[in-house]
Amino acid sequence: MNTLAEENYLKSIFHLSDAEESVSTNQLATLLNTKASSVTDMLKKLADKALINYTPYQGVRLTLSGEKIALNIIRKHRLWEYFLVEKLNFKWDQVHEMAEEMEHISSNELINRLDKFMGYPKFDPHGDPIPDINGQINHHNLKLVSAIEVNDSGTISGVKNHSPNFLQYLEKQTLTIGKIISVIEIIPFDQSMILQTENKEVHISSEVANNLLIAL
Amino acid sequence: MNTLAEENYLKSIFHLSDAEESVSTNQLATLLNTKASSVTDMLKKLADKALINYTPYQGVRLTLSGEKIALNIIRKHRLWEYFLVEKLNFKWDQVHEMAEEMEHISSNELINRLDKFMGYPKFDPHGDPIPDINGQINHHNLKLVSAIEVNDSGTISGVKNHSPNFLQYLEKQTLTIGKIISVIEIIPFDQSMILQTENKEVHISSEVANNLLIAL
DNA sequence: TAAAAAATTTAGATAAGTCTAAAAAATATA
DNA sequence: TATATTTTTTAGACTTATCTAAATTTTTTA
Repeated sequence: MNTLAEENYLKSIFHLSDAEESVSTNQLATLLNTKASSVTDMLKKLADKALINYTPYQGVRLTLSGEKIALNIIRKHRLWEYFLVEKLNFKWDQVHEMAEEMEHISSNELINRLDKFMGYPKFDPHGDPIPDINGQINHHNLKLVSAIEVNDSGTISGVKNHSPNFLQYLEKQTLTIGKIISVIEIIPFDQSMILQTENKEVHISSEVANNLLIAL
Repeated sequence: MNTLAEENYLKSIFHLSDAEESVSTNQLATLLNTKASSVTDMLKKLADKALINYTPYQGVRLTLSGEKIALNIIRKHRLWEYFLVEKLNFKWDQVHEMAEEMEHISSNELINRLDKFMGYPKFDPHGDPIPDINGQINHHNLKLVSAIEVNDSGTISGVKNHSPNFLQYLEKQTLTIGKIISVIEIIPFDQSMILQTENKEVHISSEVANNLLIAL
């Protein structure tokens, strides 16, 4: 088994990974709130365990087994978030920190039974897909609200920013997962947008539009 | 907040404490599967934090604040065990190790909501009382089966030994929590007992009788 | 393309929690 | 009650994960 610190590094590398680029030491240091030198130390350790491919000065990528572990941690995180919101009635802005602890509970049998208990949910309370028991992720095709046009409409299906502040703001504007919105007007000056949602109009800044995901 | 190691020491001190005697270094070392010297180090640390009263060579007792923390950890442990058995359908011999991890999830709001979600259970799957939000424990008055007489009867309400082996044995003999039994015969030679349970007779050794608790 | 800036790694240190071996204190025993 | 035994503590070391400061490599820029 891996230590808590190792698990957190693997998860962070996964989140920072994209198709082309490898993940840099500094990116990890920033995300993990630690120093670059600490990251270097841990990268050597993870490379020794064959969980990452690491070339000094060239950044890292997860190996297949590293990715499998990362996906399992993310699966646990998102299932626990779903549990906290759907069963214990927490709000979507309250669950992240708790799930950060719960994702490290080791038993897979436990998480699979929890999954079954909740009816195999596909998305967590923020709209993020929950990897299944094999690490498969149900990617749905979402667009940033900032990238759609006047008169387009769709269903709010995710957020890019997970900060409690942002989530609380969305809640107040009733811009929550599942709500149907359409774009009434885009203000050219600042790219802010006026949206129709339920029976009212909401005016959102371009920063908000840039962090809100919609399914057309 | 306290570290995981500190929490485990507090919990162990609580479990080893009784009214008169203070808890010795060696008792703790045995229970925690560690060395006496490690225990001494930790006792100094806990004493510095005013969680225990510690006099070198004289053993330890929990202070009020140490006891409060220990009771909260035990509350979490037993509520999670209840959850695992009642909601996720684990058997009573499977849940201890998982709960050992889950008891360290820090949020009290979480555990209080879990308590409510499950309807404020009073006892865990092994019959142990669950401390309430204020650390109050509902002690019920149980007797060891080894301490009762022929023709006495009562309800199985707890176990002194929590090992999976013992729990699985009890399960196989249908000697589980809530079952009504009565003593048919006590064999003088080895103090083994013949019990009536449901519609069959079960012959148990004195070791078993010594670890099974009954409410008369 | 050489110098400057930025990113990364190395070296050496620290804190938490553990260990072994030796010393000291408490308890048991003859 | 002196000695042997057991228990506990102390001293010094190790591991994990972190840090600061210095050195090295890569990237940018003039």
